[in-house]
Amino acid sequence: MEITIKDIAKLASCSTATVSRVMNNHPSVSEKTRSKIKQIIENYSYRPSNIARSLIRKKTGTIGLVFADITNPFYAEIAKGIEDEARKCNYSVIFCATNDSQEIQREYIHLLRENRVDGMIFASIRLYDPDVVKLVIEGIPLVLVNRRLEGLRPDSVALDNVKGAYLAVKHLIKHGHKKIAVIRGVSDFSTDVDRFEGYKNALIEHGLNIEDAFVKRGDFKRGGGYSASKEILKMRNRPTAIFATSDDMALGAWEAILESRLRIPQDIALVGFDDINFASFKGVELTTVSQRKDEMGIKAVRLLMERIMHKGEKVSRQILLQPKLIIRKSCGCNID
Amino acid sequence: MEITIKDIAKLASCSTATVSRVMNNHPSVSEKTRSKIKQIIENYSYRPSNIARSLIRKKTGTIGLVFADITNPFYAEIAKGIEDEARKCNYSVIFCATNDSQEIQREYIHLLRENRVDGMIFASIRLYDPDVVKLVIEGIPLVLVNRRLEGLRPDSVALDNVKGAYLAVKHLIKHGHKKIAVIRGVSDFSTDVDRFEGYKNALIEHGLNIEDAFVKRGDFKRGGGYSASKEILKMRNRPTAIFATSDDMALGAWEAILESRLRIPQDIALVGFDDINFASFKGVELTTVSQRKDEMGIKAVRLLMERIMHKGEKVSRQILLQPKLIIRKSCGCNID
DNA sequence: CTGAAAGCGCTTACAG
DNA sequence: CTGAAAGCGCTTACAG
Repeated sequence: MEITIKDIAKLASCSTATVSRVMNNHPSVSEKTRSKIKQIIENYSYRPSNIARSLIRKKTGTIGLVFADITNPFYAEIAKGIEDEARKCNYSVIFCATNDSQEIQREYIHLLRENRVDGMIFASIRLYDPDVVKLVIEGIPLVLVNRRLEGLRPDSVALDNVKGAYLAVKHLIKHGHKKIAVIRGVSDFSTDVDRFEGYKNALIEHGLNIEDAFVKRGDFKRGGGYSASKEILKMRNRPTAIFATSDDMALGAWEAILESRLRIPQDIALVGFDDINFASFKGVELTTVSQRKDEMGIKAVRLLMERIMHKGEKVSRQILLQPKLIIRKSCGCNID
Repeated sequence: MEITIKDIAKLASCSTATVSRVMNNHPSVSEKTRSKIKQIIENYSYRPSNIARSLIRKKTGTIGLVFADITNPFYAEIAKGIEDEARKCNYSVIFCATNDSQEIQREYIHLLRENRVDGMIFASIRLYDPDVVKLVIEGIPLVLVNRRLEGLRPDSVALDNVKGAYLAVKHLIKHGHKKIAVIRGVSDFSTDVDRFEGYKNALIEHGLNIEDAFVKRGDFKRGGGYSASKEILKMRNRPTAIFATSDDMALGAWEAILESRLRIPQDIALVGFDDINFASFKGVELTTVSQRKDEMGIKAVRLLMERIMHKGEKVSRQILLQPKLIIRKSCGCNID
């Protein structure tokens, strides 16, 4: 049987109120009583129940992290930042991987609400996400990481995706590429919309047309990048460069290109997005748009803590991080 | 203000006991009352507090997962299996990344205990881990994944690491290699001990000596594999093959070898361990020992569920999974 | 089939 | 400085 506050009180021949005061560092306890109780707590390695505490304090010290897939290195790095910062704030985090399924996400939102988490972080919502919209309207403390919600602007931290894509494509153009294919992601993710926007902006600015044939649909994952590239490589009027809107898709493209016995970057230049850990691997050295993923996680937790403290407040905060182009070998232009 | 069972009871003009019975599908409630209450619950989207429930049921429906690092693809895949299976069992999982720090692990164990989790899964303990030993002795439901504890045998699921390493090294020997270097991991992880054991077994079985100079210490991570390989490549009597006891180290070795302008596998053969997702990447195609990481996670959760149900039981269960050698290009012997 | 009451393990005004 | 008492939101014998 787990030891309770009553047991400690009995052992110290005092009331549970006094034990409670000692645990919470309440000033009005005599030094003598305090040290005696502390000793007993120590001896029995008594740990107060956070369950009982939560019930009365109406705060659980737990947050929920809702995201797509932990084995996706991009999310893993965000999750690491979140977990680390949460620990420093003495918060526990419940991990909820949705695999991009609305159904599972809904299940998890219910579970988090039943567990009375103090707040939630969403790293992979869709542009139109009625379940999250409902939470925002209800005033549940939450922050969005990485992706946006259409129409609503709750607390959030994200990269300037439009700008990131713009930088990547502009770089290719500056180095002589005129036929640049783009591999898009999943259509109702804001990151897809924004990165495609950046691609278009760069082309337009340099007087290039947006060729429908050069715009392929992927899924942000390796497989999608692979299939889209297969199509691209088959084209008679083949592009000289591919901009994959995620590193995972760029790696899929990489495989497709190698299979076609073409060389990167001599025959075809390749640029990704995200700067996942593996992008810098020798033998790959993918040029890509960098995101400080752990930083996004850390900032998200801080925003959430603020929000939990000032629950009612109307003004929300959006943090927009600046992208940086990381030039490696896959684009064939090491000097900018 | 959150809506409570009292509110529902008032709205339905019945007692909280009856509402509780409806929520828990207790049979002795009249159909009329039941449907009326269900309707009200639905209308107000009332969700009972798991906090209050936990307090009285003495079960939180939460487990803790203690492991080293979420951005390590090996752990990420285990975590995925765990998270997925836990969800199916209606369990929440609290993620605790220790970065292999005993200090942080201790912090997290405290946090999990205060949160009264029903059980814990440890994926990255040391051979001698007093904190975990304490938990085992106290009878806290827990299961070990991936690594062992010296002396104690709680519920666990792991790969037969000795055999895995043995298979890898034997394969190299059979294809003519006599000078095989090994890059070991962190010394007080059971996986290091076991994999080194398998390495020795294979050499001995084939009448080869264990050369101290061929045994290098790494850290299971990319960096350790890189540095160890740098040393290996400098040797006058250079080995013809390297067995890295983790894929991450094998990738570090890969980088070191490329930097030395040597070819894999022509100049030096390379074998890893773990079969992380990236090992199959075209252009890498690392020969390695496969582990069903998600399966380990799933089995761990099932074991833990069993253990939570039969908390007192003395007999423990150890699941030992069978390794499989995945032959790709880096070992230079595609045909076995 | 239903409700009054006790209780899970804490915290916190309130009174002394 | 300390304790008795109420209460957080549920569940569950017990009685009817």
